[in-house]
Amino acid sequence: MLRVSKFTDYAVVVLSRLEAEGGVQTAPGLAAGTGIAEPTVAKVLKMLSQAGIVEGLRGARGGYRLLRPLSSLGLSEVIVAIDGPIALTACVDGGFGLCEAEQTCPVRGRWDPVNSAIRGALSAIMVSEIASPPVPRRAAALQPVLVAE
Amino acid sequence: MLRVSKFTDYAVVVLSRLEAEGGVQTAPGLAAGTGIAEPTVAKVLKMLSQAGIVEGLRGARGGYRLLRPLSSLGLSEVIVAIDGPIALTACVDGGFGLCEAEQTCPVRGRWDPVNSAIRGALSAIMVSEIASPPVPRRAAALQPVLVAE
DNA sequence: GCAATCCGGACCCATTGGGTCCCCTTTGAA
DNA sequence: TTCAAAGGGGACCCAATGGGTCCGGATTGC
Repeated sequence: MLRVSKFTDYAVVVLSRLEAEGGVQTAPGLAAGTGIAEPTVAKVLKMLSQAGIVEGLRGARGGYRLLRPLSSLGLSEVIVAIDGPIALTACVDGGFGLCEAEQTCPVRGRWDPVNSAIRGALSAIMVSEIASPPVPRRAAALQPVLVAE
Repeated sequence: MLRVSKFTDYAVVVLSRLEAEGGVQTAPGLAAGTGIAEPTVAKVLKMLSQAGIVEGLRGARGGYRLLRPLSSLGLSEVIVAIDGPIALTACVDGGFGLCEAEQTCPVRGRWDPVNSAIRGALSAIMVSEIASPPVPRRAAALQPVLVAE
């Protein structure tokens, strides 16, 4: 279905909120502000901090802080941070030995141009283009995620 | 993970085989030729025929026939035929009432540019660019499917 | 009339995404 | 010095659904 995990969507919502509020925000605070369950928000923030998109500040008065403005943050970076590498097929970028039918598989490695195309399309889109506009409101649970035509 | 279902991959393999052989091919024949389980091949062909990509001929001496050369068949058509509409998020293209938090969801409908971008990228790629090159060999079972960076 | 073949649906199972909970570590403030 | 607030990391469970199989019915050439 060419779907993106809900977490990616959550990440955009959380990042949007983070930028709208500015400064350091706590996970519970962001959860309350977005309507997303707190443990889920914490999970998303953890992944984003590991990817270097936000910074986690520990201890009392801690929280999370944006490291880059959303206008310079490519959507593909968020997707990679949350969902892992963008790869439409398993046999991608030299995945030798993974396909048990290497010899006979006629499409082996041929999805690369597709992956490149999608990568390019996603890299060109900044998170700020998707995140909530000037008027930051409260967010809530979202549904699944796909790419449709 | 931004993955595409295995069926889409199978479809490309089957279509490739169909064009390589030319004329009318039976589902069992294509299954044998590709190494994919016969019921699975039948399922894929059924979906492709519903989408108008191939034509099913019933009765004895029946089989499936390509309606268009792969060089003019966009990859997005195959994906739509197999996996359904390309939509990264549930709240897409006016999915009113689906999101229980319409009022408060800050990213509602904002994934549209992303969907458009991906649609465009996929439409520009023809199946013939992915399908096996001049040298058609036997195909076999494939693994999952993703889009990576 | 028989056999080959597509058509359509129902059905089942394994994978995994989505979500929750718990405990440890860190650190500012009283 | 102590305590509480907050992040860090992992284990765990449940449900959705993709992947695959099987069956009976309809159609058509021999």
